[in-house]
Amino acid sequence: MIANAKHQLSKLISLATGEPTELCLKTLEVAEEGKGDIASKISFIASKKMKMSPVQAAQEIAAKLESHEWVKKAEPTGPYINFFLSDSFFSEVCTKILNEGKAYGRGGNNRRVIVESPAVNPNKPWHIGHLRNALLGNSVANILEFGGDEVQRLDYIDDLGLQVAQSLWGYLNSEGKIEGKADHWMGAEYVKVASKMEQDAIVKKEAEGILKQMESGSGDVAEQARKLTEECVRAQYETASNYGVSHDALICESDILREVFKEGMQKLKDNNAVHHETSGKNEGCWVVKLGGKMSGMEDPDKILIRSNGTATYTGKDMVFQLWKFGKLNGEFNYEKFLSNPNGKSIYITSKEGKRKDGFGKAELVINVIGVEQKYPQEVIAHVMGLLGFEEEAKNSIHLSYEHAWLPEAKFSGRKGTWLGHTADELLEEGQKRALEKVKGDFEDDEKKEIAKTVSAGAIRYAFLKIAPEKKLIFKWDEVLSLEGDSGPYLQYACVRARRIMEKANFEPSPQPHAFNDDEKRLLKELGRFPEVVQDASRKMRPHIIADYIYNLSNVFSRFYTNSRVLNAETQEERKTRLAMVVAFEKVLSSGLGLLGVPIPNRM
RNA sequence: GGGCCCGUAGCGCAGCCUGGAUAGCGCGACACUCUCCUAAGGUGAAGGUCGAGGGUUCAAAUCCCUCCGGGCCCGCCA
Repeated sequence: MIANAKHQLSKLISLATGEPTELCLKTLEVAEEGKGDIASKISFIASKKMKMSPVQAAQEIAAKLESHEWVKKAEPTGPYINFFLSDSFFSEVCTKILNEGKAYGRGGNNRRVIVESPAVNPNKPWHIGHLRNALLGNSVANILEFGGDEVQRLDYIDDLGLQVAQSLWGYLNSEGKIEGKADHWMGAEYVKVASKMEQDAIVKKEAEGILKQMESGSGDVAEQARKLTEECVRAQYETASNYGVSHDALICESDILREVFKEGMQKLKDNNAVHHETSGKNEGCWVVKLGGKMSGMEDPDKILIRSNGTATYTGKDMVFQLWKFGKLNGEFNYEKFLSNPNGKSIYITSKEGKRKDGFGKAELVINVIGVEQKYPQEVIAHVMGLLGFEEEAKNSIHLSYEHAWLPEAKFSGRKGTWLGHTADELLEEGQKRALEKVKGDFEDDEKKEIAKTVSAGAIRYAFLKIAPEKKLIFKWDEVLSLEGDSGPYLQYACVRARRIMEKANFEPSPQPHAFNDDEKRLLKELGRFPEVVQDASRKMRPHIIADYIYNLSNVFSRFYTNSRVLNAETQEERKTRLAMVVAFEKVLSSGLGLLGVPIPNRM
């Protein structure tokens, strides 16, 4: 809506100055507090042709502006022209949001998009670091979907890693008994075995032997590995579910190797994208030559197939990327695995499953992976280009993020520094803290449910409000903050709005009304939502949404404190303000939905 | 050797893409504020050489260059 206003204003300015409307549009921005509603800095540009100072120009231009039903007045202030919008404009913002409801702010993109996240090894619980990835991927998927895209949320399961073999070794050597939540048990086992392996060559050999049998794809060990893997993933997805993270399909590495790997590599060979080294230190390997594009490196070659014939991580990921873009004939079989919190099924690839349409064949592929993998991700995009897939190379997005750190050091899966910092424990601790703040006469169960919702909201917001390239140093008090710039603050604002709506016994509808400053601020902010969503979608940055809804709620809280709704003086005022509350609730719940912050009914 | 990211108030961040009005916010610390839609709220005051230096510009936190501090990458690991 603000975009519409800007558009109208740019036409007026263009008429007054003779400058093109596009240029005039660029000079417009939402004005600072107390300086009108929208400001233009056109005078800095127009003053040159007018041969006068920007301050003089502003006065000249303001005097020449035609009137418009949305403009109450246009006031030159120094070199700026400050536009004060009319009550009819504010009224229209409100009406529009009420009419469009949940659809308000939705975009018209229509791409087929894959978001891959978080690809946690299936032998340990999610810790705080994995959580950042999962939340980022989940939120970006939400945002793109809201922008109109058709989004597939995929997860990559590395079921053939040494890590799984190590956990399996532990399983086989401990009477095969899993105690507690499977992912936690396997993680602890993995840490033990990893340190044993360092000291004991026999253990190392045995674990490697297990891996070999897993890779063969058949036999008891392979079957046990698959079973154990699935059990772990189920446990991890319990965590995901508690955090409101949903997926559509899990793609297992073993299935990539079985179904599409050969074809993918053949394609690379046929197109001379990879070369077989017959001498030198990479003798026997298939490598990608990166000399031209990525110069300055000591060794500008990237190995995709080792001399022993096995694929490197980048090799597998390369082929997977081809599949994501629908460049391979090979397909996976799927079976139903779990259900998302929203009831939709989660599928997993498997040998015995059935074909299923709807996955892959994307035009935009977003891989949510830590910054440290920038280089291999660049290689993958580069190779897409070598195959002649220029568009796909451009649309191979590495959505990178800095890691979550402990104050002392980085997380290490192998060393087990994550112990005590799993996503499950974080949620629990948050729930405990929130529980202390829940007042009101709720049943105990209800209280716990509220506290859990508050905790999940606090954590999701705390992770998502920070730009992904910032290192996230984990501190309990900051992540679980319940006040100020926090998830619970937003939940609270939403709950308060809903309470007003519940208690109202009349219909919300904007009436002829002289909007006060608090009301204008609120409507102006509400009017920005579509632009904000577009920006966040284009940049794939959820913190833009976080910033916005925090600011929006700030403005609402002020309105809430100063302007009575249910017992406002006149009937017109009551109806108009209630309409604003409804509009706010719509936009805030949309915004919270994009971040995946759940909203309690009461708190 | 080459490349990427971060540096804004005591602490944690937004703003940088797309340059413009006295640089915003939260936490912490200070002072107010619940006979009235939930005080997980609101208000006020305090706190900043935007890492340093140069350049471009009428105008630089924002663009360019150099340097400093911190982190990461350039594996037949994942």
